[in-house]
Amino acid sequence: MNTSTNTAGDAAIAGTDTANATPAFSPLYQQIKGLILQSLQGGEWRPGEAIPSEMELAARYRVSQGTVRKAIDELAADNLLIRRQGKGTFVATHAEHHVQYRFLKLVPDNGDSQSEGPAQREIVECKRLRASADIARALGLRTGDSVLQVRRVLSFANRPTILEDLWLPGTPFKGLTAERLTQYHGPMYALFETEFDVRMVRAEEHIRAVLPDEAQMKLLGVAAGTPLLSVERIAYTYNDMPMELRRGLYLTDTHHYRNELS
Amino acid sequence: MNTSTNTAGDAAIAGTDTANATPAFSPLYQQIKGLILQSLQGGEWRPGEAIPSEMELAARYRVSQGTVRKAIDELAADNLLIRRQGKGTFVATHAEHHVQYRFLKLVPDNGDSQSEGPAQREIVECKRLRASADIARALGLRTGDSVLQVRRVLSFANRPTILEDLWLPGTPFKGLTAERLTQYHGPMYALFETEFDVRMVRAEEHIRAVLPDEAQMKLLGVAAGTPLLSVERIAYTYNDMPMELRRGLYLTDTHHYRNELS
DNA sequence: CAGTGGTCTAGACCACTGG
DNA sequence: CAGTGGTCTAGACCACTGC
Repeated sequence: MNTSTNTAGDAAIAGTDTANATPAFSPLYQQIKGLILQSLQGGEWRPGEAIPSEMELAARYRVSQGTVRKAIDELAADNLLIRRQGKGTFVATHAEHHVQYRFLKLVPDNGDSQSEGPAQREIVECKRLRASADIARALGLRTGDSVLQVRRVLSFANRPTILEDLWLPGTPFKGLTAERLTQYHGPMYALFETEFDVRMVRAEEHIRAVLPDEAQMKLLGVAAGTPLLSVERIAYTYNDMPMELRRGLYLTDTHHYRNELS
Repeated sequence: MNTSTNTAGDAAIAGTDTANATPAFSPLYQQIKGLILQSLQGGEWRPGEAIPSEMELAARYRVSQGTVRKAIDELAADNLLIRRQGKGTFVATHAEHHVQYRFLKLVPDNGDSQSEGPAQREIVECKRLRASADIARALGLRTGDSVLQVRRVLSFANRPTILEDLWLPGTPFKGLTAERLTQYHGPMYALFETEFDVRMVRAEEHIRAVLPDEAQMKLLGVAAGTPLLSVERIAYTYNDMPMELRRGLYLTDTHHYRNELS
């Protein structure tokens, strides 16, 4: 294989040959990573499926196995792919994940999230409306664009614990209804994958302590003055494209938000 | 180099040769990683210093450069080492880190943590006492063991924002005083490194929404009924040994706790 | 048993840093 | 310029999975 500076054979993106101040050098494996990412976005391999073996990909991209490996390593580190020794490399999915909710960091105080069983879910509302300025900004839309708003309550052991409002861009989620949300069993992000081809890849949360208003008090069944965790999440698909804004209120008397630092 | 199952030459730990049900296979690079970790714990290389080059380590452990590389890669991913191309690999430190507080996730609402400048710090209290049952359990001590308790307030733009109580095991932190804490400029964990040979490597936080009591209201200058973020942190040194319990109250009207999910 | 990912090696060369 | 980490290759072998 040609190893001259900044090329990757036929398949990869050639670098700049001219003497730039910043040659924008990008290693081969990064270019391969980009190509694999494109295939993931394009839907060539679907969530849960196996991607071609390292040897096959090496042949396809005219690159050594080691270079493909390093590309896949990074994608696996980003939770976009999952490696399983002896079986293959698979496209990550929010379904069939042994942890029910990959992005939910609220856990019961006695660390045993198994014993409390799955959450009970109730869709309170699901309507289509025009995006306000802040919703639009968060989702990368224009004010007035069509968005879907969903309000739901999650209960653990029959105790309402989470009240969530979420906003989705109208176009990619055309056809999403309260019925569909109610019928579906499993993580909401799994439904997004199978029904709308939207894969949530990463998210960012902003957390505050707040007091509930009247409506929120009623839905969560708490008294005025009960402090709640306000969790605002923006979830992204590939290419850092925002695809969901979520505003959650968490009751933290029997649960807590758990975070690891390193 | 001998590549027979589960050996790593002279330096590494030999595996089990007998036909066990679980042969406890551990790859060479993992064993090398363990050896490097031992040297880090033992203080052979101090925080901020460079460790030997990959070639030197390869020679020392009788292993190829690639194997050392993979070991260092994982340690760097765990934030224990920092690679700098052309210069060397360095022991991570809480000092000289361009981000002032590596473990503090509270940021101003206008993302610009530069403009507000460094935090003002005030040590309210620093005393030695006997560990209560819950403090002892969190720190892996016995009830009644000597612990150091520190209470301090952090202010941003002259506004009290964080009230923290922290408990440290008495023995490793012998000689820590309020004066020392007040004089020192820089992250507290950096002082722990240089003065007490304690390196905080990772931490776990449990977050809740709470209301302040009388004393807390006074120290933070907030009214009764103001919701606050309660952040309980346990920080660990090497070997998952707990070395600090910290209970913080964060004011979240101008700041928020920021978290990335993936 | 074949096929997959995982480990390990040896060697070449590249990009970056500092004297 | 020498020394460091970073990339890439080709090939061998190991551990795990499923038929």
